[in-house]
Parts: sequence; structure tokens; C-alpha cells
Amino acid sequence: MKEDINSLNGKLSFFENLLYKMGYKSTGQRTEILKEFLLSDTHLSVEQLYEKLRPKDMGLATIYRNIKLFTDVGILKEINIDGNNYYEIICPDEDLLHIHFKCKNCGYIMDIDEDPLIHLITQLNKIIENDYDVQLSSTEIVYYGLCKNCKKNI
Amino acid sequence: MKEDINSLNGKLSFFENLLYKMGYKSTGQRTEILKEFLLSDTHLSVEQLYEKLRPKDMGLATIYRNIKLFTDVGILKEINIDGNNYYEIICPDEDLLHIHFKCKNCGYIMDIDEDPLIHLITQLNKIIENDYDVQLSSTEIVYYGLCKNCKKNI
DNA sequence: CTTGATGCAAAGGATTTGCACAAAT
DNA sequence: ATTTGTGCAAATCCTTTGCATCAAG
Repeated sequence: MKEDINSLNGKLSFFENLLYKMGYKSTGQRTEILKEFLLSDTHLSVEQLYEKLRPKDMGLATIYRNIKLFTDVGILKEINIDGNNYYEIICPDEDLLHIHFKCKNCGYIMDIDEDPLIHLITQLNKIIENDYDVQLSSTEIVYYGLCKNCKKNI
Repeated sequence: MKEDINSLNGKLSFFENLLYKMGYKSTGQRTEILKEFLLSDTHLSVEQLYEKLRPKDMGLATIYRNIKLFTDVGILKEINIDGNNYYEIICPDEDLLHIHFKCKNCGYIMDIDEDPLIHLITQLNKIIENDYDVQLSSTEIVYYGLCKNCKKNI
């Protein structure tokens, strides 16, 4: 059975291999944390991870340490929404654009991922690179507003 | 001598009047904090404010309390760049779009404020409002990359 | 005067670190 | 066997709060 790079196990071995190449050991805890990100496929807080992994006897410090390691190595990306940190897995074939929406009323946070936007943002980035003489590598956008439900009920 | 709304004193009285109308007292400390923002005209961290205002015997708690008050009232806006909080004054005639750039190499943070961008971002926002059925009220964008100098020297 | 604001120090929450033990190479 | 990783608890950093005092309306 050949492993697709896009399957859970394929992605998992990709990241573990990356860690190995950078001189880090592969441990059960690291695998568990990566699995959580791959299975949930959205941004997670340290608290959310701890809730899921504490039953497996993982310590909070281990979660913090590995999240920091993964972030340094480029496996995870830290995002901050309204003062709280969340982490997202960065899949290698995906671009470096992250858009989130937070409802100011109910607090719901949504990932926004749409192709038409990418074109516009690329235009935007070119303007900035030219006018400010910088080289952009990643973009974080957070929108604040009202979600579908709150829009109607306020 | 008539006070222009755009002069330092004009803006200062605008904000103090706003606070007054919302039932808050005008104090020397609040004026000092507002002045710092109006004079520097860029994002400031609590630490930076404290450095400037400690010599005037202002307590750190006062800075935190007033920054929170100003943020609640809509005078200041909190932005988070790479895990650190900064605050910016929101002038009433300005729109609700904030763009920052941080150099991944030297850490330099720059405010980006350009008209051509606003047009593109407005397009972007309309797409999101339609496709996700939300109502947007403000936008935070942070770009990461290399600044003019680091671009050359890396 | 009355109420709200300040400074200080103590408390809180999130994250990091020191250390002894356990797991991976 | 050696090195790195883990769990626990203590330490640290940033921010908030309680309380006595002070200043504004």
C-alpha cells in the first residue's frame, strides 16, 4: 500500500522526516500533537490541545515546548486573534496566506480560504513590495465583524 | 487663535471631550498618554509608554488601565505582531484598515498606509461579505518579510 | 463632598525553565 | 551509552485587581 503524501500518514511522515533531518528525535508526544493538527485541520489553542492530550498523560510544558519547536522549524504558524494565540499547521504545498474572521458579537472564529482572494492579495503584495522596497514572505489577515447569525439578530 | 481639529491640541480636546461625554474624568495622566500617541503617531507598546511616562511618576497600572479604557472607548486599537501587543491611536476620519510590515530578519516594524491598497482591500472585503455572509467592520493585515536593508544583505 | 482615578503591591494567567527521570538513537 | 525529551513544579513575564489615598467635578 503506497502512502499518498496527502493522506494523514503521508503528511505525518513528511513532518517527522523533516524533524529528523533537523536533528530532532521522533517521540510519541510529537506524533500525537501533529496528529491533532492534521485531524482537526484548523487553528488550535494550547488550551484546546491540552484538553485533548492530557488524557494521554501529556504535560502542558511538553505541549508548549513542541509548539515552539514546530513553530521555529516552520511546521506550525502562530496567529493571534484578539489577544489569544492559536496555532495552525503549514502544509508545504500551501501558500503563505492566512485569513481569519472573528465575530465581534459571539466570538466565533472562521478560517477563510478562497481562491479569488489570492489573486487580489497577490496584486496587493506587489504594490507593497514595489512601493516600500521590501520582500514579502507571508501575510496574516484578520477581519472583525458580525457573522451570519449575529448580523441578523442585532 | 482658533484651534484646528488637526493640530495636537485640537485632537487632544477632541479625545478628552469624547471621554467626558462617556462619563470619564479628565486627568493629567490621561492627557499625557494621549499626547504620547499623538506626538509619536505610530504604534507603541506598554513598555515604550512606561519608559516615557515613568519619569513623570506615572504608575504602570495607570497605563494599563487607561490603555484598556481607550481601547474600549475606541480611541486606541490593539494590534499584535509576533506575539507582542502594540497600541495605535484611531483618528476619527481614518478608516478601519491597519497594515503593518515586520522584517523577519531585523525585527523592524513599519506602518503601511497607502491609498491604492484601500481600493483593492475594499474589493476583497466585498467578496468575503458575499461569500461568507458576514458583515465586516475592521481589517488587520500583517506582512512578514525582509526590509529594504536586510533584503540586500542576506 | 462625592465619585472616580491613581500608585503600590499582590494576584492572575500564560508561557518558560531547572531538574531528575525516561525514552530514543 | 549518550543524548535529547518529558513531567512536574517553580520561576518569569505580562496584565489585572484590591485597597488606601488623591484629585476632579
